[in-house]
Amino acid sequence: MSREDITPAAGFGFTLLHRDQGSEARLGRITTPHGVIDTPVFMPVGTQGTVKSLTPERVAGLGAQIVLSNTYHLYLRPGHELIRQMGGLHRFMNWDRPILTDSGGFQIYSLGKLRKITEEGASFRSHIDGSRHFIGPEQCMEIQEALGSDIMMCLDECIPYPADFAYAEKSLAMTLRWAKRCKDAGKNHSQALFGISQGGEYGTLRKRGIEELIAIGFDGYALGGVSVGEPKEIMREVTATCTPLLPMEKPRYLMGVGMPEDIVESVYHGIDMFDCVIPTRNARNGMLFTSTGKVVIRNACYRGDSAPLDSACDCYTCRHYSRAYLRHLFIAGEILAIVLNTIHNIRYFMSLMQRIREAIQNDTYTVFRDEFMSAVSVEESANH
RNA sequence: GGAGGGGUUCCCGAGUGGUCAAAGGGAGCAGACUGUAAAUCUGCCGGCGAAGCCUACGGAGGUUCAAAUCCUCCCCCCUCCA
Repeated sequence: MSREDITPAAGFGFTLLHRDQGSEARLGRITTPHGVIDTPVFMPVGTQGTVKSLTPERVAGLGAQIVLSNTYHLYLRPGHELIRQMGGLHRFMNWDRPILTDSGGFQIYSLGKLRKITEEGASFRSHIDGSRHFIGPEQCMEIQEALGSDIMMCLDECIPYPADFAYAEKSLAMTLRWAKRCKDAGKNHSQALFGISQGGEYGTLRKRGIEELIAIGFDGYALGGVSVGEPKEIMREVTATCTPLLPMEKPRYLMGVGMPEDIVESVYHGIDMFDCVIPTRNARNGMLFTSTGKVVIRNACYRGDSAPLDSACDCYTCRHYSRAYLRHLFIAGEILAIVLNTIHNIRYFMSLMQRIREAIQNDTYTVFRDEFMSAVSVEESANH
């Protein structure tokens, strides 16, 4: 029996609740076996079955509705079979809300010299111990089914930027064959499966690819191959070109994005889902997002700053600690610095998404976006 | 009192005639980070806008074309002996 017969996945659904009157922005609700997700949504990244430095209770408390985890990493360690034996990833990591698992396509890309791609799939060496492995579309599905995520992603080849047309075209064709194989290999029909658009910066390839993905039929559609070092204009162009081609009634996911301004801009074009390591990684590296721009907490100007990190923020960190203390913790290399910084950055992103949803609901998204973007440009010019 | 070891740029510390404004750490300062090989990585780090010049290797002299490096005296620190 082909998977097509029972798409959409049982227990999975997307409801379009409202469309902003002045833009393509949309308010929606995704239903999964582990609960609902209000969109537009930002998914904190928990690569190895944990949003680094935070307990699941904390992540949920910050407003995260879903987290992303990773096929490649969990396959290598501790192994998907172990996680299956332990009752699946939700139980293993004690997270009862939805989980999206990335396919490992991005790791195939970012591992660089450690891997080799063929029509069959990706042969690679573990970044942990150098051992040899192979993941093709079928293995990718098997792993994600063992993990038991709510949303699985197709294995794809994420090409670098820049990439010439011929390569992008050839790679796209393979990614589409892989997408079909993923769909055919799927056995657990309570897990949703998303297709991933590739094709680099080439509009004709993107269009062709998306049409084929739709023909195969997925529960949602992702734009991949962005946030790989391309100029922002390219990313925005790809987003603007692709979103109108995607089915109105299915969730749209812009993978790996990103900076707050990129999110705001992409929602404008009709994107529903985002994920990015930026809030968590930058928190660990001392870069914090605030309502008045970025704060590099180690900078000397915060040495004696008794103000909260962001007076407009309601997070635990901002309610209890001064910038001076956060700077002290960070410079002293204290673990608490990472925890407090991560709490704040995640909360910043969650609040941003909340404001985005409210603006769409109120049909004021264009105003919201214009104000947000002009604040960003003011801040950027102040920094240069 | 005697014997030995040592004093290097903010700190630790390498350097024992030119390639030395002086290795390497640390501290300090700044930047980057976009489906996480990341609590990581990069740059700067004596002064003067650069070529170059000036100030620097405990202090003062000296040898030499050239001294952080060799010689003399002095000051200070550490270890051992009396």
